Amino acid sequence: MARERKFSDEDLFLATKELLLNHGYEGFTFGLLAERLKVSRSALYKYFGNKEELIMEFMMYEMDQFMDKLRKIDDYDDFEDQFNYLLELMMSHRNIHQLIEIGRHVPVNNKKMEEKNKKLDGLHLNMYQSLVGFVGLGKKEGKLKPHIPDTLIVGYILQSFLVPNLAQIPHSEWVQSMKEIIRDGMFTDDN
Amino acid sequence: MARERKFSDEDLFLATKELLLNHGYEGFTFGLLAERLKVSRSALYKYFGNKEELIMEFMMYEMDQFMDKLRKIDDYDDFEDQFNYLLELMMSHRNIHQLIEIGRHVPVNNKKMEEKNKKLDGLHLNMYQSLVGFVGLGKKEGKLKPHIPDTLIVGYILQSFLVPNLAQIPHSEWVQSMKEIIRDGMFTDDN
Amino acid sequence: MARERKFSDEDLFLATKELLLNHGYEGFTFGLLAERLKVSRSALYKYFGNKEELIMEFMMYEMDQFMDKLRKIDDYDDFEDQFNYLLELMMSHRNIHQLIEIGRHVPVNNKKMEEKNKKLDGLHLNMYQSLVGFVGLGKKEGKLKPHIPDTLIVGYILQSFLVPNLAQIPHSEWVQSMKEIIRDGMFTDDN
Amino acid sequence: MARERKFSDEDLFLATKELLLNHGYEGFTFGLLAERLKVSRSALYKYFGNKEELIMEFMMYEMDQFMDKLRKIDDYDDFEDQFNYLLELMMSHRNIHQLIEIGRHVPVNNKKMEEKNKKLDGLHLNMYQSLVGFVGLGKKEGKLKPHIPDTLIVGYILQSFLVPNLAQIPHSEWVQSMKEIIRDGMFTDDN
DNA sequence: AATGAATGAGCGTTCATTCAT
DNA sequence: TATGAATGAACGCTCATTCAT
Repeated sequence: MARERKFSDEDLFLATKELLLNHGYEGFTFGLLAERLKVSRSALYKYFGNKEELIMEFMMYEMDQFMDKLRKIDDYDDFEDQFNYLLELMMSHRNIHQLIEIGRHVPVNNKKMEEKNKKLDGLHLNMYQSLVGFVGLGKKEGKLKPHIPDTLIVGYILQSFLVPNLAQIPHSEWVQSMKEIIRDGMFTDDN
Repeated sequence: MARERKFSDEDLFLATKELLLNHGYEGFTFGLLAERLKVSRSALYKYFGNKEELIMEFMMYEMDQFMDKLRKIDDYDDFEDQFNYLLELMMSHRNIHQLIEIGRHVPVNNKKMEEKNKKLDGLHLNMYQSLVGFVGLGKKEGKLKPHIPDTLIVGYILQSFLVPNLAQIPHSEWVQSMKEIIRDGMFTDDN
Repeated sequence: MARERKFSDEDLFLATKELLLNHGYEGFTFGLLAERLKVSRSALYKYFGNKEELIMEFMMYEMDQFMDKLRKIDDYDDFEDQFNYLLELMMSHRNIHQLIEIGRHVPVNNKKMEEKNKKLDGLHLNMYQSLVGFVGLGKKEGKLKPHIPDTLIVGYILQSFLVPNLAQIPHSEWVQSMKEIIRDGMFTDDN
Repeated sequence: MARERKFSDEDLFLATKELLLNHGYEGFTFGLLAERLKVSRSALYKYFGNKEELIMEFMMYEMDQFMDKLRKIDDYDDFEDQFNYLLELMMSHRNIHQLIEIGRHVPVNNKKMEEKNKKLDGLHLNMYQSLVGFVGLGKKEGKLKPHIPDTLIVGYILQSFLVPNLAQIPHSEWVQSMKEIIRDGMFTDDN
C-alpha cells in the first residue's frame, strides 16, 4: 500500500549512536544522520518530530536494552558472581555513560518531551538502584570496603571502562587486569 | 606608534578555557569569546586564522603549562612521593582531560593545522612518557604490580579524576578514598 | 467496482473555506486539509493537481453559489427592495470579499491555471455587472446620486461589511446604522 | 572604520512595507526582503534579531510617522476643518489599516517583544482617541448623527479608503465623491 | 590594530509534491 | 482509490569568515 522504507529503526538507532558518540549532542545533526542513512534530511521528520525527540527516543531504546540486561544481575545470589556479570556487562556496553551524559544536554521544552524525560529519569534511577543494591550486597557480605562511599564505588566501576586501550592489549588480558585493579588496586600487597 | 592590544594572550586563553569547558567544542563560538574580551569578533582573526587554530594554540599553551608541572615529578626520587605528587597535580588540573577530549573533536584540514596537531601529539607523548617513567619506577621499586600493562595503570589513574562526585562527598574524604581504591582496590583484604 | 470516495466535494470545499478564512492563503496547507477530511495528504492530489488549483476550484464553487443568490436580485423590480435584499445578502456572505482578496494572492504560473483564472475573472465580472445593473436601476429611479461613479458605489457597499464591530454593538442595531450611513451619510441633515 | 552600509533604514522600511502589503505577514520573508535590498538574508540579522522584531520595529516607525500627522488634527478647532484634514491624511496613508491588521498577526513571545508590543498598543490607543475626540466634537457641534455608534463612524471612515479605484477615476473626483458619500450617503435627498 | 558590514554554509524545520505499493 | 515513504525547495536563524575603512 505504500513504498518500502529505506531504513529500519535499528539502522537509525545504530547510526544515531555512533554519530552521537563521535560528535556529541551539538555536533549531531540531521544532515549527518541523513547522509549516513542515504535519505534526505526531511525524511527523518516523518518519524521524529524534531531532534530532541529523536535523541530521547534513541536514549530510551538504548537504556531499555541495557536495563534488561542489568536487571539480570539479580539472577545471581552471590556477590562475586554479580561482580563478574556486571563487569562483563559494562565492558560490552562501554559507552552507555557517555550517552547518558549526552542525554543530559537535551533541552526539555514541551510536555511530550517532559514525559519522555521522566521515563528516562526513571530508567536512570533503576540503574542507579541496581548498582547501589549490588554495592550494598558487597558490603554486607564483607567483600567491599565499608568506609568507601557508594557513589565512588559505582562511579569507578562505570568509569573504568572508558580507559582507552591505546596499546591494543588483547581483550581478555585487558579485562583481567582491569578486574584486578578494581578489586585489589595496582599496588603490590606488601605496601 | 602602534595601538596597544586590547587583550593579552593570558586573558584570551583563560576565557577560551572557561568557554570550552562550559560549552564544549561546538558550543564555543568566536562571538562568545569576543564578548568576553570586549573586542569585536573580527579582531580575533588578527591573531588566529580560524577557530581550530585558536583552539589548537590554546591547547598547546595549556599543555605546556601542565607539562612544566608534570616534569617536576622527577624532583622526587621516591615512588611514593611521586605518586602523591601526581595525584595532587591531577586533582588540581582535573579538567585537562576534558580539554584533551575536546581537542580530539577539532577537525584537521590543512597543512598548518596538521603541523600543530603533530606538535600537540608530541606533548601528549611527553605526558605519557613522564607517566610511563613514573610507572617504571613503581614497578622497579616493587610497588606496582608488574604484570599489569603500563597503559592501563596510567589510563586508570587519569580516568579516576573524571568520576563525578555526585553525592558531594567532602573533598579530602573523596581523595582519600580514591587513593585507596587506586592502591588497594575496592575489595577487602580477605578475598 | 471502484472504492467509494472518502469525502465529498462539499466536505472538501467547506473545510477549505474555514481553513482559508482562519489561516489565510499562506497558512492554508494540504496537511491541515487532509487532517480535517481524515485522508492522507497525497489523496488530495488525485483530485487537484496542486494547491493553487484546489483553491481556484474552490473559489469558483463559492462564487457560483454566491452568484446564484446574487442573480435573484432581479426578482425584485423595485430598487428599494433590491437594495434591502442586497444588503442582507452581503451581510450573510460577509466573507466573500476576504475570499476574493485571498484569491488575489494565488500565483498564476502555468496555462491550466491561467484558464481557470480567466473563468474566475468572468465570475467577478458577472458579479460586478449584477451590481452595476442594480446601481443603474437606482440611478434611473432617481434614488442614487447620479454623479457618483458606479464603481465607488459598488465598492462602498461591498467594503462596508468589513468594518469590524469592535465594540460588540448588537447585530440589528449595527446593520440598521450601517444602512443609514450608506443611504444618508453620517452627517445630520442641516449641513 | 568600517565598510559603508549597502542600504539605509528608509530603504529597508519602504521595502518591508511593500512586501508586507503584497504578501501579508506569513508571505513576508527575509529572502524576499534581502533580494529586494540586494543583500544576503543573513545581513538583515545584523539589524533585527528576528522577523517579528523587524516587523514590530517597522510598525512603530510607520505608526510614529502617521501619529505625528494625525495629532495635527487638533490644530483645527472647527469640526469641518478637522474632517477635511482627516480625509486627506487617510487618503495619503491609505494602507495604515492593513498594516495594523497585519501587525496583529505578529506573535509575541519574549519580553523585549512584549515591550514593543505595548508601545505599539499605546500608539493604537492614541490613534483611536484622536479619532474618538474628533467624533465627539462632531456630535457636540451637531454635525454628526448622535445615535450612530462612534466605532461605526470611525470604522466606516477608515474602511472607505480601502475601496479599490478599479475604474481609475481621477483622484480629485474620487475623493470628492467619497466625501459626499461619507457625509450624505449615496441616496438622493428625496428618499 | 580594530571595527562594523557583509557573506555563505549549514542547521532545524515545514510543506508541496512525487513515487511505489 | 488511497496510502505512507521520500524528496527538494524554502524558511528562520546562527556563525565562521572576509572585506573595506
